[in-house]
Amino acid sequence: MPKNLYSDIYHILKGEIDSNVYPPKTILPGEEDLSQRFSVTRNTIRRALKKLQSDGLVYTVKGRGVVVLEPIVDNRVIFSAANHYGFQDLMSFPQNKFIKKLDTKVLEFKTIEIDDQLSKHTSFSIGDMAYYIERLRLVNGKAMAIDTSYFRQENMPNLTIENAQDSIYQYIRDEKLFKIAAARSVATVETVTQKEADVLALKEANCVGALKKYVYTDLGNLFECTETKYVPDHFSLVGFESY
Amino acid sequence: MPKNLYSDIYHILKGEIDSNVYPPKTILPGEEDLSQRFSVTRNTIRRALKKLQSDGLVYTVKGRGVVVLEPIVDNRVIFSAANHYGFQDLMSFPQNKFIKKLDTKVLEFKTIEIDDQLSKHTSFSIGDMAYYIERLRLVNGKAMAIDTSYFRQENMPNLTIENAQDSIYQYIRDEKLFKIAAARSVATVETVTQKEADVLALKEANCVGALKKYVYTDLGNLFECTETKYVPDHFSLVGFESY
DNA sequence: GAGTGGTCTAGACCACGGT
DNA sequence: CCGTGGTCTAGACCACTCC
Repeated sequence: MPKNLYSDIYHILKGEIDSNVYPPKTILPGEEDLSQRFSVTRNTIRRALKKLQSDGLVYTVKGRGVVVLEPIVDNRVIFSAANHYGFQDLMSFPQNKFIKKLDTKVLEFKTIEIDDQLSKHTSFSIGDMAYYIERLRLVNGKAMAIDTSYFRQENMPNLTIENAQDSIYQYIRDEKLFKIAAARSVATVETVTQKEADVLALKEANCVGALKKYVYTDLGNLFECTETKYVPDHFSLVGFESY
Repeated sequence: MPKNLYSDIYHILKGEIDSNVYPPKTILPGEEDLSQRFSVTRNTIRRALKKLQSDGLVYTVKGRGVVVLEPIVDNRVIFSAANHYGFQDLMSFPQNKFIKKLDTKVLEFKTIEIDDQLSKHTSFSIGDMAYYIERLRLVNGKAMAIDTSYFRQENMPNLTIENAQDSIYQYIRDEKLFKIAAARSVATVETVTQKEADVLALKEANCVGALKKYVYTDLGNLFECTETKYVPDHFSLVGFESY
């Protein structure tokens, strides 16, 4: 499905880096050269390079060129701050091939009214009606995370427990309710409650990784606030920054 | 220090969003309008908007416009995956105003040779010589993190314990050894060793947030591998993604 | 159909690194 | 000095949303 020049070029260059046409520490051909090779403007080449850079595959040094980085290896479940629509989508990451089975167990499903305290937690407005959903996430049959979610009811009036059991994001897409436009997240390490320790079968460990995610519709409405608590030692969150 | 048109415009628009000229959920003026207002091309406006978007202040919906997002509040020490040169720079974040004092205590400082096992951990080559440094980080007088670092000796032949005590990044800048070009990081939650629990005075908690950071020079060399372990409940890592 | 952002071209000048 | 990437302009066409 080639559609954009710059993303085609991005994929070609990425393939060439992966297959060692341009090994780590070498410098890519200059932007002018690449322009000629692909018969596009320097601007289009620059967009492709920008994308490679935001992937953490290369970075540029003014006056010298674009340098290829050595790859990093990590053997845990990879997720990044906000780049998946839902838990189900973890499996689609190529690094996460070892995930064979993802299950969800709905622990709680009810509608509630947002009060003062919940408003602080969720950033919803006081008086809003919301679904409150607790879900246990199982990877290859083992409890790996608990989600505590609030979904604003206004945006999805007829959500059922069956939808929560399957995939809420799938439901939103199927029903064409709205589009998801952006997500913000805050990751922390927190000490756990007894209930969480029991459900996640933590044994000695008494902390979890907490990822609080705020998701926005394409109208600028916050419609979801979910806090996911992950068991220790099995998840990693990757990042890249160039200066 | 206005230098780039697009970043000037970025700062102006950011200020206007902060001061509620454009409140949350409203739509910014179109790119064409902004072009005229600032007397620049649409391209330049687009770069400024892109920067606002990567800050998580705003996101765009094709065919509709640029939507202003509601702000998120969080009351912990904020750091983001790789966007600070060193621990010392945490203080310069506006959100971290409550940090009054940052201290470093060097626990260990020696040179070692990278063997097979260390090569796996650091991604350095076997046989490389490296500095091994352990540092305890104190925020407002309280132990908050331990750094375990490896620096490739080749890149900085004359590092002293005094440099480690102050700021290694400052030393690199002062001596003009090389430029730092990029960093990659992996964040996880890990169970701690007894030693770590003692040094960080963890009390009941037995886990930490671990951030493993790989830093590259402008020649494409990996020169630093640092693993920082943070005490629970006091740090948060923020992210933003738009779809 | 009018207006929005998304992509792309063909030029230009500048700041920086290496020679 | 020359070559690199960084910024910017002035135009063009397309896909999408909204009315």
